[in-house]
Amino acid sequence: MDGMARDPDRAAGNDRGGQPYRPPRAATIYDIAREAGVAASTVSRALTQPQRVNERTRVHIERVADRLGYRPNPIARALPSGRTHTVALIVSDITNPHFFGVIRGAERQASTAGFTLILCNTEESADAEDRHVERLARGVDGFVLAASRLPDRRIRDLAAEIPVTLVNRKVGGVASAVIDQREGTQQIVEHLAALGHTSIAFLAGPQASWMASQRWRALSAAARRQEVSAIRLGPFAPTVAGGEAAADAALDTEVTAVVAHNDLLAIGVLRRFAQRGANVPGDLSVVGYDDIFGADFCSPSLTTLAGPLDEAGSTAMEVLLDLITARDSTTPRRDVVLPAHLITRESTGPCPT
Amino acid sequence: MDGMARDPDRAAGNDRGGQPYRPPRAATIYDIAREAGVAASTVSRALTQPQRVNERTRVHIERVADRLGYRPNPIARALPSGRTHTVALIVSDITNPHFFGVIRGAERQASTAGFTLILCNTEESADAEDRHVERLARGVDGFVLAASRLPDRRIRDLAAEIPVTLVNRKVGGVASAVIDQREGTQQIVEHLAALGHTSIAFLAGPQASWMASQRWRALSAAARRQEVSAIRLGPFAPTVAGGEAAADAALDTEVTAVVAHNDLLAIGVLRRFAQRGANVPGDLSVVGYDDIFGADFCSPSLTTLAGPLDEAGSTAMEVLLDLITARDSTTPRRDVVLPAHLITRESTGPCPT
DNA sequence: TTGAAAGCGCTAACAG
DNA sequence: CTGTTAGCGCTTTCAA
Repeated sequence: MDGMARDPDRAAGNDRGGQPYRPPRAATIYDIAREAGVAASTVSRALTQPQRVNERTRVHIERVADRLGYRPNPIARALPSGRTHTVALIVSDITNPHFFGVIRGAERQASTAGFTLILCNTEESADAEDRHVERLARGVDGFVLAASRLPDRRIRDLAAEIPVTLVNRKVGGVASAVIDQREGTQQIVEHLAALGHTSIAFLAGPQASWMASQRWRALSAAARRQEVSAIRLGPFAPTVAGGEAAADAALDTEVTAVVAHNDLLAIGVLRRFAQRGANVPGDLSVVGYDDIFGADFCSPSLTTLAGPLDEAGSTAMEVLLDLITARDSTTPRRDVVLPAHLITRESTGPCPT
Repeated sequence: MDGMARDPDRAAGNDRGGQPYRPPRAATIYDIAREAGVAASTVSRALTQPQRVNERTRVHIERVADRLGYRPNPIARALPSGRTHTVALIVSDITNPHFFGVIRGAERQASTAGFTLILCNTEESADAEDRHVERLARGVDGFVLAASRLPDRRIRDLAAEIPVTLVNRKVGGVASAVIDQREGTQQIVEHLAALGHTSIAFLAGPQASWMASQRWRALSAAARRQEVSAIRLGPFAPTVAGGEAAADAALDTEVTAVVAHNDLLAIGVLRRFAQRGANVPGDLSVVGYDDIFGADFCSPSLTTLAGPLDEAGSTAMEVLLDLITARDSTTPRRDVVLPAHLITRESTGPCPT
């Protein structure tokens, strides 16, 4: 009847070290069983598979559970079943408004399904990402990796042992929800070309960012089609602060329009241009990606490629939960592609003559 | 040798339902023990209290563990110890940039201490908050409640059974990190008074928000001292969208300055004023709270009371971890108050004559 | 429909 | 320094 946890209060984590109020150790199904005069297994059943238990005993047990203030212990529940009802969302930078939509969408979906969300920040470091994944691997039912910086191989290996879905990243064989960049970037270039621009610069994001390379690829392809010249500058930190260097680099060239890796960078560029007396859109046009919070009220307001970030987050989570739930059946892998659309605001205008 | 989990692969959650690659079931300390020719308890010790084991066996065990790709199961680890090394951060609205700093600060602190962070969104609902707390109570080592909407009593009860710290909320007997509103709000009023304003309106936030009432209280007290009149309008939703109603309400009065519950609301007000042709700061001055992302680049840029949100988050987490770690010893409760400071920008100007 | 019993993976007394 | 053993709280066979 004992072993290591001699003091039940201590075991239950109720030690208040001197506090007056000491609640009794949390009730377990055994307490309920004793109190209700049934076996623990019956309590367990009554609480998790009500239909497999006599109506009257069920009611009785529920009443006792209530009276005792019973709360199931998710840890104990997870051990035998191997199911934690917990999923982790890994983002490269919580600070980046880009992820807010993703986080919100994922959180809502998880919460609706009764799953708990663990949020991890990797600060743009593949190493930190790896450590987080490693540490959580056995404590969660699956991962949503948003804009992962992990190498393809690592992601594939991980996906082989635990459900994984990707947001805005594609790796062969792993389910994903990505916002289409090709079509949208094409719209950006067409918009710029229609305004008369013939020479644009892409202000690149982090080297390890899949998105960054997608965007550049799409941009240069579209530029070729539209017969405008496109150069690539960077990489730059995808932050407002990073905009300074990016703007300076752009001003050293002859381009009349810049397309920034994301809105954060674009906003930083806007600010730096203002500082250096470059008029937007008079002298230069600026385009961003994501339509983050603030893109509509910065000055000038930002032309940007808006993607359904919320939906990307919730879709990725939905697919993940499918994977988790229908693990044994052969669920077909799902690759969801969501459309982006250009929002034109004040930061783009006719090419100066 | 069996029971419920007949198929080891299934138990380990490795069932790939038709996928070619089927990794062996995850290694346990028993696998290591067998392989290394020692007892499981020795493996456990070698891995968690290296100094309590012979150097050579330790090395040997580590090598075997490595070879087997062993990863400790945090769930199994948590069950006997009652410690999950997991803490929950509950915020009322993930979408609100106000919390970004808090989230980031808390995340960093937790992560540094080797704790996992669970993030929950309550969508401004005390009910949802209650449910989250209820569900997590036995699965985490403690809670950080940011801008909690829970009634005092509930918070106190919770704190009596599990470590809790509060961000920007104070409840007798519960540790907290709050950003001082009194002194800062005084600065706002002085600033406005110095500009000649004599009649200001406070655009209130949610009824249940402790912050909202603190700010109003501080504001009306400061106004009295400065001999300016202050009225309270609202409550309004603390969002950009909420700014519309707030702005309209303000325009129905004779005030020449408005102080909004937070920057989100202030930005919404700015936008609405622009729509309705009210010039800021020519006709009206606008002040916000928090200095959120965007407050410096909206147009006009926003005068606002900046608080160290990051620090509030990290401090609350730090205190929580102290509470968790030093549970048994009588750690004195800590109430940390952090200073705010006014950042004056373009949205405030002289009172129109 | 219910009870008895085993076991999830790990930790920590306790004895040697 | 190491092995034996019990037990964390719950779920799930299996038998009654």
